[in-house]
Amino acid sequence: MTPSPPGSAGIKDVAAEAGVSVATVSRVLNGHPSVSPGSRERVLAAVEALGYRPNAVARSLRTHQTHTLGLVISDVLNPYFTELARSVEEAARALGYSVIIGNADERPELQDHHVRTLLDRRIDGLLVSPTDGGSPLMLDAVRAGTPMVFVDRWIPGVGVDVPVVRSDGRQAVRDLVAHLHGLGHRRLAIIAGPAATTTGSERVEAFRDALREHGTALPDAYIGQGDFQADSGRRATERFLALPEPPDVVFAADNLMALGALDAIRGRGLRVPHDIGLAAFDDIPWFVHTDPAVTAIAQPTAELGRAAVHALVDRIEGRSPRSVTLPARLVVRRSCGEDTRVRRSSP
Amino acid sequence: MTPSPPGSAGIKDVAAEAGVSVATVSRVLNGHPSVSPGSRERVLAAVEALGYRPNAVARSLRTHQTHTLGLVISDVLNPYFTELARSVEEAARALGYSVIIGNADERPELQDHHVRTLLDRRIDGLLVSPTDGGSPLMLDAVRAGTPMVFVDRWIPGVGVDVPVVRSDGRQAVRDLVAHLHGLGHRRLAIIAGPAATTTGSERVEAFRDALREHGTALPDAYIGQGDFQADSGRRATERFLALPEPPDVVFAADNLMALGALDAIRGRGLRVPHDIGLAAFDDIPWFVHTDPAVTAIAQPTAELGRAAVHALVDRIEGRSPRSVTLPARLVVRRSCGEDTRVRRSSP
DNA sequence: ATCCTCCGTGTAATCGATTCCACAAGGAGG
DNA sequence: CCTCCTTGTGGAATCGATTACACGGAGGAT
Repeated sequence: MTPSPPGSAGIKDVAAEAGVSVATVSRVLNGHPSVSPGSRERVLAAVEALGYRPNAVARSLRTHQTHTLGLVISDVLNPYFTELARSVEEAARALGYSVIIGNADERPELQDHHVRTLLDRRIDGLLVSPTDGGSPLMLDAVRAGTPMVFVDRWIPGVGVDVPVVRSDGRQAVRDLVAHLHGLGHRRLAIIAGPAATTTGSERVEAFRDALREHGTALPDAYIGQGDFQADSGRRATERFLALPEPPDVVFAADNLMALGALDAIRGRGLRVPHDIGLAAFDDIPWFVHTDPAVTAIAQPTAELGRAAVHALVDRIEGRSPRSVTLPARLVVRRSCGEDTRVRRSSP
Repeated sequence: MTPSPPGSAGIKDVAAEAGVSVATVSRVLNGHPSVSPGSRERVLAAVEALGYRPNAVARSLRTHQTHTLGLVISDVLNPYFTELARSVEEAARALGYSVIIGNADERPELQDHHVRTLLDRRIDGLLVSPTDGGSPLMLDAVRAGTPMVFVDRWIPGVGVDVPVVRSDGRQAVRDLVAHLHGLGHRRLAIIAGPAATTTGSERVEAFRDALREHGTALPDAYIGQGDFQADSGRRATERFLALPEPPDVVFAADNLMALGALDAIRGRGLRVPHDIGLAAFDDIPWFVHTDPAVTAIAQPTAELGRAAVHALVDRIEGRSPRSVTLPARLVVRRSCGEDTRVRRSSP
């Protein structure tokens, strides 16, 4: 016998079926102690018989909790964020939360749209990887006490109320520059992300600092302005290649811009790494199979997602989580030139 | 002057501030005709002053509408589904709906978990790309009248209540086989998806039929059983390569298994297409840059997402949408061997 | 001048749960 | 035997909106 129309029965129907009051049904469903074994059993039987499922909307209205987290990311099409989203959802599910993902497409107004929508839905907390320096809307939300955690990127000056979960690439960038120097490359260029994002500016800074340690400067002509999208990587690279003295190596601040750079290099009929080297921030499975395999800086993406969820849930449940910073690491492949001592370093 | 604590004011506060009743506030907010210009103005001013935002939870409880669509996909990490999700969200947003994505990871029990959660939240409709032949839960939901649309994959025998939005790859597969034959390849193998999924079995059928048209058979040894994940593609390919008579070309039924196949081929120290050819179902930007560029069958992914949303919203709003089938097309690159007449066919 | 429409508005019921409070029954202790 | 406490239960308020219904007043028709 199929339980009659599932989703249609309400708590009142269950109460009637079980011969108890709605209060008792609610107590059974929420595991309250003071319910007699007899009632509990009859309620459970009624629930089963009617195929009853509590209405989460009504429950949320009453309890002021949705058991839902909002995740606003800058670009779902970027495999890095996809992986982040996946680990966030996984960690959240383990803690009994659902996740609603908002894709900002690197557009501040779309980001605001999602934040507003999520706030309207009274999500319990918000995980954000901001596309910009901080919209008034988001700052208001923080001030109003919305539990929030920044992940990957953050907004400076928001204060301790918003922990930041991110990875630090300084050392990995330093390793990269040392690797490039070791291969004899001196003219190193970077395709930066938007200056309004922390990852956009930090990576350039780290790169510049690492170069300085090697006594090299980073000329303006070797800084391409990108927006974390493939197209911008393509354009920046074309500009580099048109220079009287093109760089030996191009370092893209994210994987999509590296894809664009590859496009541009290929379009020119040049070969990597013979004619020009390429490296990228953010490692993805495909980098192993590009022509040639791309040297990249890998973030502990899944761990970041997990840490972010734990921090956020801590905040929601009244604790005061601290920021988390995990190290990124260099993965050397062949796109910057063959290391003469070893064949390849990655499996 | 910042509007005081946003998110904290309720409709009653607005009513008090504007000197009207909550009914009038609600009418203004919902654009009802019978409100005097004076009241409307004062309500709007009060809303602005208090930074009032209606509580979507309460609204949903009353109206029985959440203006939310559920999207349950088989694997977010698969770029095909990511793009699908993106276009779904975009189309839904344009129609005033939000989307909650559930990632099933190709696991039926996880798929059920998400369907259940989404149903509990009383989403207005469900977009599903089933990982299996159909769970009782989903069938019950359909029977109970939940508006549902299948996208990409579907469950046979559910009936006209559930339109299917998908792409038909038969002709593209035929084109692929013709292309391979033209290049002199005769021993063609396929890495199939799970038989429980329609895309898993259809693609094998289409391949087999196309081979038959060329007078070739598809021996069992040349059918690898995969699960749409990279690892399974790797294993299936290793098995092919260990055969006394390995295939000339391996056709992977999705892009992740193609990635795995690439791994396996590379692990053996073989070269594509010289030693063995590779083709894939589903095209992704990275295929242009792999070594070599991968010949693939491209689906009109974004259009599929859009069509699916429109079909679902049609159902939600009481109309009776029909199923949609869009053609996929072959994109020839270099992974199956150089075409002697033209250099490359894709930009 | 009287009656009948509209029009704008407010009061109160409602959506489906949770939970405070009151209360009845039963056992323990005096 | 009477009180007090514990335990299980139900009635009713509540969350924050939407909306059916009633009602008072202005204006038009007769």
